[in-house]
Amino acid sequence: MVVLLAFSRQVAATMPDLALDLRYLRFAIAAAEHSSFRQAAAALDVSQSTVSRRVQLLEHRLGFEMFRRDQKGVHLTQAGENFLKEATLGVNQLHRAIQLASARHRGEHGELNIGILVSLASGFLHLTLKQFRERNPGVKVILHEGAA
Amino acid sequence: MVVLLAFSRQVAATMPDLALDLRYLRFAIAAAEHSSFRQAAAALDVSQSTVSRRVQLLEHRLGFEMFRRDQKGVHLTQAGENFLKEATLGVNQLHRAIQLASARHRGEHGELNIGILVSLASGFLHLTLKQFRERNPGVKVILHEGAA
DNA sequence: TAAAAATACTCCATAGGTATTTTAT
DNA sequence: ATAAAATACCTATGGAGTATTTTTA
Repeated sequence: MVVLLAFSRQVAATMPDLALDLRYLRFAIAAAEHSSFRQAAAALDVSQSTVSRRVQLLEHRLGFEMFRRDQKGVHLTQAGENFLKEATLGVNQLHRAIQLASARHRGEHGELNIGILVSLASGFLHLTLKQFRERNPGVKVILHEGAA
Repeated sequence: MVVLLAFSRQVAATMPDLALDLRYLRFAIAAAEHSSFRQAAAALDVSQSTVSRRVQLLEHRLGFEMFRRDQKGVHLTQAGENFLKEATLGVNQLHRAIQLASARHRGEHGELNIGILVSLASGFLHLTLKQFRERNPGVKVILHEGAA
């Protein structure tokens, strides 16, 4: 068994084109936030049909209904909420990886974010991890600190 | 600031088609593991040119070189290694979200995995999180336990 | 009947394979 | 000369937009 501990920040604006490939998840997340395909589409600056079809495709591939539709808009099913919560972690982690890599390459800050993460890891959490490892020798712990 | 703690397991075989959209990252990961585009391509059952072009595209979008090429194959640059380590976390998290959602829907196990996660969360880590929240009131902690 | 989602149709961009070329030793 | 990556070319699949239809309260 592997336990991953990942520290993440809410990431902001400019994202490389690479991120576009995660659109279907972004669409679903936006739809959940807006409780509406139309409003999500407007917010994302795509057409309503695009959001509708992408979410349908996602549902089809996952094998269950993520949203309930009615004339007022949409809302998440329980299964949809469960899934989106987890998927969002992955999406955010990926975006952060991209953002950090770009920032590092440009030689820009990055130190600011990383500094915060490192201070967390080397403070309280560092101790708990040490203890955790000692008390759980059968568990491999991978701490991802966001700094080299 | 938001701190996310995610528990994850190494996921196995059957992945829905959805996962294909993360191919470029899988290609890069495989290339790093095999130190070769050719071998990675063989392992992934795609052509060599596909891996080569996808990695090039990824590098172009990220704005830096992930791999050094030579006549023996490829190897990660430091920047590439930094990025892939983080990106892999995100990819695994996403795959796990998909796998869990599918498993739950099919009513299959899922309880086994989840049971392990919950026992971790309600045991030692539960205490550390409680303490962490108390000592870091300005930090919002989202614990994702993998169970409803 | 009104507001929202779903669908039909079309166009274009991108992905992938095969075959070939380039590169470095 | 050899082993690997890069490229050129072609085809096919999938994505997005506009316009229209369906649904249900």
